[in-house]
Amino acid sequence: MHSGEVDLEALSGGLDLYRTLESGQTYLWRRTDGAMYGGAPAPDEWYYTVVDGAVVRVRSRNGVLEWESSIEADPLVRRLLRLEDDLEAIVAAAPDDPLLDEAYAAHRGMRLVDDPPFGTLISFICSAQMRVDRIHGMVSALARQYGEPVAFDGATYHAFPTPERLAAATEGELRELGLGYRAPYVVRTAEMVADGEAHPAEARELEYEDAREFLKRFVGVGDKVADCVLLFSLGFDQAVPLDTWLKTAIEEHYPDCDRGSYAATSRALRERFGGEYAGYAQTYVFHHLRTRD
DNA sequence: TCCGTAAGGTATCAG
DNA sequence: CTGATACCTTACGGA
Repeated sequence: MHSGEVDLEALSGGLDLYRTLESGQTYLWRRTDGAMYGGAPAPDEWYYTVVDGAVVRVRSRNGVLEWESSIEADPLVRRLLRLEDDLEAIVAAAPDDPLLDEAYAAHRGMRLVDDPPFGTLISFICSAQMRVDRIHGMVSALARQYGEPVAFDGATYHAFPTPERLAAATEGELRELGLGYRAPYVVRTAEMVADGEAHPAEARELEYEDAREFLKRFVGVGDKVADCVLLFSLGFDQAVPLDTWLKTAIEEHYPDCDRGSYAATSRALRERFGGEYAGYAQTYVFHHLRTRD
């Protein structure tokens, strides 16, 4: 058992762990009380995930981020939760905009995540026309059924399945888990990765829009899902996924950004949101619109 | 109790 | 290249 702490007061812009992990960016973390999306956890509740066979759990209390793991996980925790991001500077550099200001003010401390690419790819293929709690349920079911069990501190945790394990699943099995029409997409994409035809991480080497096109070769991946994978797992902070919430925001707040096609509209909104860190702005606006009232 | 609708869209097929 | 349509499943609100 390894453990450590990160002083959140010393972190530029702080960290709101709850909003970071329950804002619909990541479906690869779970809560020990099993109750995601139903309100903030008790201060002593842990969030956990499994990365490369190592269990990591974190909780935030008294201004400190505590972590425990089967490995020395300080660098891993900092990477997954992007603790090195200068959040204050990112917020300060954001363009002056009423909706954006409101979103940033309401959810201060929420950070982007940096999740493993394959799990993110499959998670967002599952996300099509789905509510966040159900997406999380699907991903948890995949882990429970096909993920490698890992023992840690007297309990058993499940890693997200490997491409090989998911490729060996059948469409019928995944439909049994409630994936619906996404089931064949998941199997076929897992096959592509397992066969070595392509891996989402390869998109890292490309320019942003080329990277988005590259990811669209996977079955079940269109513009929106590709942007989510780029933003939440491949370091493309300029990616602005256009989902139903953002489309509503465009209608009501940025009608001049509607350029017809996804690519052109996305480009226009990216400019409006300040370019380099437009994905941060998107994530705040998405979460703000989704959680108000 | 029963339906219509929408949920972080994508694949497929016309024109 | 753009637009229309089907698609699994579930949880709501209104009839």
